[in-house]
Amino acid sequence: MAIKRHNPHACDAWQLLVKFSFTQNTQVSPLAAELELSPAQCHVLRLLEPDKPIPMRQLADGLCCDASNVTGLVDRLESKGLVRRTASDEDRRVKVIELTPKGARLRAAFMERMAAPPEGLERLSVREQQTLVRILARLLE
Amino acid sequence: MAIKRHNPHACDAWQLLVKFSFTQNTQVSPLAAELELSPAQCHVLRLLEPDKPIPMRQLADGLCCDASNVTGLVDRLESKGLVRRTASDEDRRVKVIELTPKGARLRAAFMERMAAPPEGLERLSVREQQTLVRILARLLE
DNA sequence: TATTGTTATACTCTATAACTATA
DNA sequence: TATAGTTATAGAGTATAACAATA
Repeated sequence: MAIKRHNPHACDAWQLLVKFSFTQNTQVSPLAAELELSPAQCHVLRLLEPDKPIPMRQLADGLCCDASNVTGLVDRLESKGLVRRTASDEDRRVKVIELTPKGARLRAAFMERMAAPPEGLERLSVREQQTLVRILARLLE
Repeated sequence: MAIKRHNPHACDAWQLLVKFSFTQNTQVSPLAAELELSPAQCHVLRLLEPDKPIPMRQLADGLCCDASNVTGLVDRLESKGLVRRTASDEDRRVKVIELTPKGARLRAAFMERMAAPPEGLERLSVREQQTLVRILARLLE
């Protein structure tokens, strides 16, 4: 792979990030179960920032899945009282989805639990933490 | 959150990593479809390093799922000719799973595609890349 | 004509519970 | 008794195709 030959450190860093994301992803399931949600439902809640209603089409894009899935996904979240469907005024084909107060609370609980930093992070010096933030921000922008 | 007050940079870094892992995870689905696999099947292949057979129980642990799922998952991968079941000699309750040559090729294709570094990585200086590798390695060890 | 959301369908994933074989 | 793997079951996730309403 040409890129690897020319840029070994970039590839090392990327592989570590990818490995991390795989591991991190397996943590979603048990946490979701604890909150009585499915992993897919957690991903929907994650995409729904409080007070920012978005069309169902945009949810499908964010989940990288077919639009037909979103119907059932939103159905189940709505029956749990976590989200609301509203017809759009501008385009009457569109339905926008927003969190209910209950949904917003559950979303906050999920995000906080996912964002709980691991032990390892404490071992880094403040300077290293700052460096990491700066580099990641540029990398993921 | 006490940890956030005392350690804002650590939390910033962690939140960026978590956000990255969510985004990265959505990339698995389309890639899996391209390889004619399900996301779950890709995760099994990922856990099966070439020439390192592992018990089904260990697969369940790695996937953070119930052991009963692994039966069907391995069934389907086996019928595709990607993995092999073998009875263990030491403990006759155990079945160890290993990649077939075809499975190893598909695993390599998946891992290589997932590990393809993004544009942003090229924008970092070599020094920054090295720093990132060093910090991530300590963080994820 | 193209797009948004829905429905029907078929298949996969998943946890639970009950089971067999082995330790 | 405890553990590894299987089976049956029920519910959820998923893509495909066809559809109605709207743009």
